[in-house]
Amino acid sequence: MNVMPASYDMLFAALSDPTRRGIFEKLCHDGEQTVHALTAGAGVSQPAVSKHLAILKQAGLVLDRREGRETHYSARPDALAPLMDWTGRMTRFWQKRFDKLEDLLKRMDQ
Amino acid sequence: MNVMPASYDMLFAALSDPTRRGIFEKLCHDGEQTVHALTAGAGVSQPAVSKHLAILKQAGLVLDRREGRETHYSARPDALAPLMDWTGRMTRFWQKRFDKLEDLLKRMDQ
DNA sequence: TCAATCGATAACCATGCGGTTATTGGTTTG
DNA sequence: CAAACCAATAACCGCATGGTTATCGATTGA
Repeated sequence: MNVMPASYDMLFAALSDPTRRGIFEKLCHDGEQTVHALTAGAGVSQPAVSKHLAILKQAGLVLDRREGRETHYSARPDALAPLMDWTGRMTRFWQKRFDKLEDLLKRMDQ
Repeated sequence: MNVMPASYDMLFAALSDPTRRGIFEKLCHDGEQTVHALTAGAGVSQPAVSKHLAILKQAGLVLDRREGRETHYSARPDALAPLMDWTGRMTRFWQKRFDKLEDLLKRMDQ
């Protein structure tokens, strides 16, 4: 399957679960890993990890690569770009309104 | 109540719902508003909006100010800072590993 | 070939979540 | 004071979610 663009909903939701975020962090930090390796550090069962990985994949946050009987997963941190964009946009909106207010106060002061 | 620091879980979870994100976006864009005004654009009932606002407040994303019989809510976009930090950290981790790989390949090339 | 391993899926369960309507506590206003 | 209004809470409902164990298909190794 192709790399998915993923919606804000899916991105935020995928990262809102601590177990899932832990898996993604591990992948970012230590690079590609098998489901087995990820299960070791996850604190939940292997099927649970598989389900989490499926969700991360749907959100575009990880890639999978089949190799024999094992599946290797890797992080795709550029999938976080929309999240940074959105965050920046919100902050800018707010900043803009703040600037306007400052202007107004300055004009009133004169 | 004091301004809450809020965990990653709460931040991501609060923003994973489209209705809630819509409310927060409106507050960032248009500034302080009453529950009534927010309800108008939200597409859900007033109690639903109140519940969403409570969740945003718990995540530290909004502030409320009581004035007579109406409550005014406003965005607190600096609450997004941890989110940006986390995102940046993940990207840096990944970049670091990538750089190491590049180094290795360069050394092997000589 | 047979046993073991890997990872995904199925089936199930408890809990949480987003929505609703009804109600309540305060606050204005007529 | 009574009526209207605002926002929060209560009580409920359906469904999604995160977890489990059991199983299955595929692959590897003895």
